[in-house]
This record gives sequence, C-alpha cells and structure tokens, in this order.
Amino acid sequence: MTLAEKAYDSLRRDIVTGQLKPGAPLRMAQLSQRYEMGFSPLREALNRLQAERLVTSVALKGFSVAPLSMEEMWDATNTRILIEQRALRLSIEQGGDEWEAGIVGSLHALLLQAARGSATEAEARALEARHHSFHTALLSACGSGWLMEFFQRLYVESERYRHPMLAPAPGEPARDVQAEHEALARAALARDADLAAALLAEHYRRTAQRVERLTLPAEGATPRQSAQAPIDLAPLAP
Amino acid sequence: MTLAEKAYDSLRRDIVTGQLKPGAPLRMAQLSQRYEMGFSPLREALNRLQAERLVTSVALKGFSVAPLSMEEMWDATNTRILIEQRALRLSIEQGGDEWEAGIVGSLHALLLQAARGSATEAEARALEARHHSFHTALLSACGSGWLMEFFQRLYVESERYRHPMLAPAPGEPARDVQAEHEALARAALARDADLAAALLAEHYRRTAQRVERLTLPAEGATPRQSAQAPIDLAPLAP
DNA sequence: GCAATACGGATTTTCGAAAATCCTACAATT
DNA sequence: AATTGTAGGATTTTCGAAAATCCGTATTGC
Repeated sequence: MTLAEKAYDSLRRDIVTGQLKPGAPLRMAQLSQRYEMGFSPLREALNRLQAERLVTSVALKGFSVAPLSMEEMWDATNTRILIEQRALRLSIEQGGDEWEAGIVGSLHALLLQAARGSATEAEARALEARHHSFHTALLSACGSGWLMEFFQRLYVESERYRHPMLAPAPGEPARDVQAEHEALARAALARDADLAAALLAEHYRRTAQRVERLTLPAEGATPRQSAQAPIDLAPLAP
Repeated sequence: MTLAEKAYDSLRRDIVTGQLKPGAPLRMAQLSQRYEMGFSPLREALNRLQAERLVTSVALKGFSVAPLSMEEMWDATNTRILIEQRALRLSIEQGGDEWEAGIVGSLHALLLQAARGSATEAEARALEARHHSFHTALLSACGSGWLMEFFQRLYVESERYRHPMLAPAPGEPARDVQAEHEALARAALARDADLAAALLAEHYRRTAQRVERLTLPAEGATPRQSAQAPIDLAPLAP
C-alpha cells in the first residue's frame, strides 16, 4: 500500500469520525507531522477527498474539512432513499442464490457484533464495518455500477452524521436498529419489493430524525427544514 | 488559476472528447511533455479524475483512461433518468420566476447556437456548453446539492459517449434534438411534471439508442443488453 | 527442456527545497 | 478617520532529483 493510499484512508477515517472537525482548516505542515509523511502523498489524498466532497479547497488557500448542516443531512437522506430504493427493487428482481446468501450471512455477522456491544473503539469500528456490509449486500444484485457508487458516496456522508450519536442517547427512547435490519432482510428475501422499499425509507428517516433531535436538543423548529446555518456536529479536538 | 487546475481541465476535456482513448495508459513522462508541466500538478489532477471515475489507477502501475462499454452506457442512461426525473419534478414544484427565466434564456441561447451550426471546433464546443447550461437550468430549482452533483457526474459521463457521434450520421434518420428541448422546456414551464419527466426519459433513451446504433453498426443484437465487451468508441490518436 | 531467479531499464512514488501567492499588521497619505 | 500602500511572515504550489517498485529478458540450476 502506497503512502498516498494510507493518507487517504487515515484522512477519510478522521473526517468521518469527526476527529477532524467540520470546517477545520487542513494545513499541510500539521498534516505532514500528524501522519508522518511528506506533502506529495497528502496532497494526492486531499484531492481525491475533495472530489468526494469530504474536503473543500480554494486555490492557494488550501484545504479544509467539508462542513455539515441539517439541511445537507436531509438532502443526503432523501437522495439516499431515492438511490437505494431503486437499487433494492432491482436487486429483489434480479438477485439469485448468491445475493440471498450474502444478505443472510452479513445480517448474521451484524447481529453477532451488535450483541457483543460496541464499547471499545475496535468494537465500534467492527460494528460499523458489518453494518456497511449488510447494506451493501442488500443492494449488491442491482447490476448498476452507478447506483452502487452513489450509494457508497451517500453512505460515507451519512456516517459523518451518525457517528457523533453512536453512544446511547441520554433522554432518547431506545431504538432496536437490528430489528429493523432483520425486517428489511426478511422483506427482501420474501421478494416483497414494496414492503422492503418502505422499510428502507423508514429506516433512514428515523435515523435522520434522531440525528436532528440529538443535534438540536433545544430547538422546537419544524423538522425537514429547520436549520440553515452549518452546525457543529462533532466538537472534538483535531 | 493554478497549474493543477489547468491540468485537470485539459485532461478532462481530452478524455471527454476522446483525444485520449478509453483504456489508454497515461504515462507521467508523456503527460508532462504534452501539457508542459511537472509531475505534481498532473498527479493531483489525475487523482481528482480518478475519484470521478474518468481515469482508473493501480498502485505503482499508474493511471489510464477509464474504459467505455455499452453496458456502462445504459447503466449511466438509466441512472441519469432516475436522478434527473426526481430533480425535474422537484424543480417544477418549487421553481420560481428565476428558474423559469433561466430555462427560457438558456433555451434561447441554445437554439441560436444550434441554428448557427457546429462545423468548427469552437462552434461545437459552444453548442455543447449551451446544451449543458440548458439541462442545468431545467433542474436548478430542485434544491438538492446531491441530486445536482450526481446529475453533473452523469452528464460528463454521457458526454463521452455522445461526442463521437456529433457529426451527422451517414445512414441515420435526422433527429430534431432542439425540438425535443423545446417541448421539454414547454412542459416544465407549464408545470406538467408527468409530461416533462416522460419527455426527459425519452430524450435520453433516444440518445442512447442512437449511440448504440452508431457504435455497433453491424450487430443485430437486442438493445439494452447487447454488449458485454468494452468497446472502442473513440478511436482517435492520443 | 523447463522452472525459478537475478539483472537492467522503465515507471511510479516520494521527498525536500525553491518559487509563487496570500494574509496581517503597520505606516503613510488623503 | 478612512483609505491606500507596503514589508514580513506564513502557506500553498511546483519543480527536479532520489528512492522504491514493476516488468521483460536472459541466465542459471535442476
């Protein structure tokens, strides 16, 4: 693995997990020291991340972490639903034994890890990886590279919003996410496209609503068009 | 404008117009000579283009122009229809005076340039730019950054397929593309979402079918699932 | 005869310094 | 008082060479 790839992975993880705060400037000298490499591999990684909208850049003024906002989160959520509903319906139409096996297997692995908890950093990362695998498996038989690409893009984006609320919320009603995953898998395997699509949309809307509640705990603004100002969702030190 | 941005624009144009053939390897030494700059700005541009799937890369083996195939073209076309229909419906719902003015204005400019012809290289480029502006104007009121981003991605991709057949085809029936654009604009301004969405899909399917016919002039294969092998759509010298 | 291995050239990747640009603070002028 | 001008330092951008890696060829060993 080249240094540029290491830089890409590291930066991507640190942005998604919020260790690099949204909006924070990314100075070459700092990054070079932090990741222990020269400018070249860092600039390559930053340029790739810029194309993926995880970082922004202005010529001769450098890079910074792309900001987050409630508006953007709802946009990503709604677009996600559009993309994934289509991919899910196509998969349900076209998926074969291999597709079904992938769903059953990745769901099983997800449930095992969920039961194991996500207390440590390593466990949380493993849970996230299996969650990603499960959702990928669901859509994997859609036969469309573009749908899968957009799905991956939006998955990463949503991860940025979900991450700050991995810990169980204080005044929030508990939510059985894994039950939703099970129901989703069941509907897909039963080839009930309408039900599966509805469950998928509900799954994402619920997540988005929870993010909104936890992010704006004080405001009583109307959901779906509440915030216009960028909001600091991950106030951790860089 | 920095050298890296110049490199990005040049490479992007040369790939889209097929001057760099699909699948062709991109050697640093060659590019450095061709675009008269060092490795650094070129590598930055290539990394951005890689994230946009216009070039592919393998670690320590370098970059190459992303290949084209009929399969991929139909995938892009279908995904385009999904994205743009949604964006168009949203725009029709939410668009105001500014949106309408943008459509009328860009359509007018497009028709002027189309009447002027596209004989020279400069004219062809101007026509393409106005075509792009018109389609952007149609969707510009959708209010979704993600839909617009995916639209732009797929627009560039489709340009790669459309470019080789800019010249009027030999045995092909003439097609009045501008009439389709006018009808589309009319339906959008009349706020007839269903009609506009249908016209949009038809517009893209027709283009795709024409690309398919011109690319596989000999084959009698069934449309929509004919080709599996990558096909050389732009056999020009690098 | 055939496979494995070592060599040489071509290519990519990375570094460190030089060049270009931007931002801030301070002084001079209107 | 406000605006313009200007040096200084900080930062990004670019270059050219060094380091690392890959590929094809030829040679060696069995």
